[in-house]
Amino acid sequence: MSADIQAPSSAAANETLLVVDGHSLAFRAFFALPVDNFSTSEGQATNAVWGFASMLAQVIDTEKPDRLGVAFDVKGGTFRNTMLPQYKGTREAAPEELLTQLPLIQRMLEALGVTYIEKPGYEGDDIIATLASMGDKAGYRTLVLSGDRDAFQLVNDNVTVLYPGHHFKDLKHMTPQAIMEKYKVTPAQYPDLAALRGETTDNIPGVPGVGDGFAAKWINQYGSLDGICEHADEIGGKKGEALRANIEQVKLNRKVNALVRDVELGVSLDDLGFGAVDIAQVDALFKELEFGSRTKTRVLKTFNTGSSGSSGTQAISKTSPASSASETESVEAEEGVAALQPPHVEHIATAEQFETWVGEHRPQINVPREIAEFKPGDYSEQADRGISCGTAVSHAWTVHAWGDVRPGRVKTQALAVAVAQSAVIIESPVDDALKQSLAAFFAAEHGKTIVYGYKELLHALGGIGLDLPLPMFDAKLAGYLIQPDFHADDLNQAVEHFLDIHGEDTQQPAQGTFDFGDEPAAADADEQRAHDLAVVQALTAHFRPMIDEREQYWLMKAIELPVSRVLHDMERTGAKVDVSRLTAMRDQFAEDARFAQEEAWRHAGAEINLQSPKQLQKVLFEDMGLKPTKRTKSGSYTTNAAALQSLYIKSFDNEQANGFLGALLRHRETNKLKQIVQTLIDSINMKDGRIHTTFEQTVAATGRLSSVDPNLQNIPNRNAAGREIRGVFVPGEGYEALMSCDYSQVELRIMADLSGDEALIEAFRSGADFHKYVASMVYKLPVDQITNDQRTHVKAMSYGLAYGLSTYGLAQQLKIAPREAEALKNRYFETFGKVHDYLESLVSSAREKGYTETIFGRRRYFPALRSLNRVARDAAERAALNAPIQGSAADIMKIAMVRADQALHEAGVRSRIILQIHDELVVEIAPGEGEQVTELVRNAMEHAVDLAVPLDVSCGMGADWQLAAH
DNA sequence: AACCTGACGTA
DNA sequence: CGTACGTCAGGTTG
Repeated sequence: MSADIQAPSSAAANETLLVVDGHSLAFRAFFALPVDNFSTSEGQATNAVWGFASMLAQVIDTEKPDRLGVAFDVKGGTFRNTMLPQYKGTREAAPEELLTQLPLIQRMLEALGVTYIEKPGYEGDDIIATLASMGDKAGYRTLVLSGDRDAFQLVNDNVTVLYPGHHFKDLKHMTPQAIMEKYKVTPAQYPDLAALRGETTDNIPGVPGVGDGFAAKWINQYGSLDGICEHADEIGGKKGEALRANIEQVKLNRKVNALVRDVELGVSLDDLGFGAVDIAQVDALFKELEFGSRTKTRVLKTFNTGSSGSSGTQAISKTSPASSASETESVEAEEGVAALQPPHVEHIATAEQFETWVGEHRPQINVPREIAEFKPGDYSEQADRGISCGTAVSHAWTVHAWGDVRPGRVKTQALAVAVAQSAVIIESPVDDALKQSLAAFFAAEHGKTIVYGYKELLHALGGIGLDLPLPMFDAKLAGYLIQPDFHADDLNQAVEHFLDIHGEDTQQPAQGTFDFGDEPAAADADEQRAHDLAVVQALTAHFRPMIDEREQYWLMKAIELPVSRVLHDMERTGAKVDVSRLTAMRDQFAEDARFAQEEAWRHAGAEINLQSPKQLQKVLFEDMGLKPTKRTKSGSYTTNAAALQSLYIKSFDNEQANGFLGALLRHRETNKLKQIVQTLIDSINMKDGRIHTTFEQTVAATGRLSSVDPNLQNIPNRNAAGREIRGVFVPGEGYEALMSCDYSQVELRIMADLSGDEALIEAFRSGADFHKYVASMVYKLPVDQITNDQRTHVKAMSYGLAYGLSTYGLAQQLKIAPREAEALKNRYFETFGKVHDYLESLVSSAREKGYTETIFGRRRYFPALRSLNRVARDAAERAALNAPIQGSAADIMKIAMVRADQALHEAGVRSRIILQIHDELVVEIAPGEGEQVTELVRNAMEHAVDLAVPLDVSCGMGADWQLAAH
């Protein structure tokens, strides 16, 4: 190795230079912290500013740099965009709420005496590269803080990239060794690897199917990207093919990801000292941002000491500055969050011990009566939807349980009750006296408990014969209301995501399963349980102000919690199936499928796997030479039913292909049905011959339920053969029929109500054939002159509205010309002008506020509405159009379920709800209750909510689900 | 073994 | 180039 000819320009031995990617850090901060907790009274978001300060302070405290520079991108394209127009298309889709914070971050840096640099035409990355090279040459130990992997090319013995992991705290020090270890290439080779792999976050495609592994393999084989290009022909297999097909893209990627290291910045490293804080400016800015004094003290502690380094100061702790929630408890709520404080736990086994503990720990402050004794049931406009549980949560009992909570196979392991810093754990089995004591306690303390997952808890408690009346707060439901498109699989994930606390190896078995095999040592188990309890408390403290601020407590207390209870009952009850009919169907479908398969094989001349799209593509488009129609998103030719159908029609002169396609289509259908039936058979509970699905209450982003294990919400219903499967769902022992009630056109009725469109409202009030009536209005013809086609077209248009259907899509569905579809749409909106305005307003208000809202205040956030990527933005617009409509329908059905369940209980009947399929309820009918129950359920559904139009419910009853259709 | 994709069932 | 889901089977990845 030759000596460096250029002598260091300044004596920088042992000094550290920290170069920060400002945008990357701001992004990170923005997405790490809930914007709702960090905004000023005027609505200016401050989460990114606060997070930026916190994170930067944290790095300064650990790394103690002597020089510091922050680089930013400048608005407007760079030379890279000219080469690659989609460059950073996804990344620049910064939400407005973040963009408005960038100037604030820069003002803060100025106030703190930190130099930041931006340069038109260049990216922050190039500035970083330049600064890093300068530091390297001058002999600094140079650190680059960036979440952009392109920075890895800068790494050498003097330059280390600090790359944030899942949690910002665990910054990875990317040294040459670390890069080598992770990617198996040198830092200098890294851009070659990145070019091959692509960068999804920057919207840069690489070679499909090639990841880090293969890219590294080739680089090591041929030395570099140039080497690979020269020998591209020698690389075999699918990946070789893919490489050759995309080689131009890769070369372009490589040009774009090369960082410029000699940007004329007009600053020298000597300008990058820091520590000259302008106190007055910091005061003014922090006051404006409504940051608390604690934040200011911590920030100043780090930055005031400046280049001299701070002696072991802590990073700013996670405290919310000026939470936008009411001031009564801003600190209290967050206190428990910074570090979990697991309660002290003791094991008890007798009623006496439990009662003693309760007596000693009964909270001093009582829960407001109207909350503790809240009873759902009033869903009228007059109901007080502004209720809140306030700070009462901190005085409530936490109830939690562990074990297998899958309906039909519940195995309860233990339960616990905690309050403040004390908890008791009770292992299963529970002694009778203690059980009674617990039952009395739960009954007496109804409405004063907090839980994580009421439905699951009911299963666990039910496993030992206990019940828990409606809790005050459910942290799992709260998390869902706060962020419905995030789904945590277990407590740990919830805590990591919402509280940004990463547990130190506090791994617990996945919820819902319970491993009898290797039970953890008792002490570990207790520690884990105490931790879980602390997590439930901390999440509750975290969510409660947010729920109150959004006025969503009523949603939780009056809708979600009662629905949890109904769902629990439905899951526990399950749906009875006729096993012999099921197996007979399976055998019949299997035979049909096998027959179709053999015929297909005969025509193909080979025993290919008909269930493999890949093999089908080869046979159809290569061997038989058929003309492919559409492509899949990954670029291969689709073999879906629509494509096969059109190929089938077009291939009448080709006997082989036609025969094959016909057989293939039949095989597809029958095999699918066989598979559905088999899945049902596999999920029958041996003990009661019933199927116990699990209804997921916190999965669907719009507020709908979903059904898993098995999914009973997608049992075929559209064609006769499939519909037969519904016939296997029958009443169980002691029941005589199944009844099904469903809403007609709920979503359209919601649109009529919310838009206030008189014409559409009139169409519903008329009580006539709705679609025909609408068609007569659209075409300005008497109802009796409307043709079937016209009705079908208008019906498709009506339904398409709520999905954001394009005229192109409409045309395709109706097999009409796009021009005709366009004309239909125009006529439709001429007739229903307010519907048009309403749909437009949905999207524009979502763009403004960042979220949509259902009738009952359920929110969904849509950051992608501000995306610069048209595809992403258009998709978000359609989703934002649909969310409040689908979501309001879901709210209405949930209310209907609670009302129906209540009505059935109050009437003292044995009939019970067993299934919900979005707009349909299935009820198992006890002998002689048919008529009465039908009216109860119909009434509950029809009057779930008062709209400007009536809610129409149609009901049917029969000896099985199919026969209950109407 | 864990993940992804294509296909397809429902509202 | 229509929203929201869950499941299976095949195929690839580590």
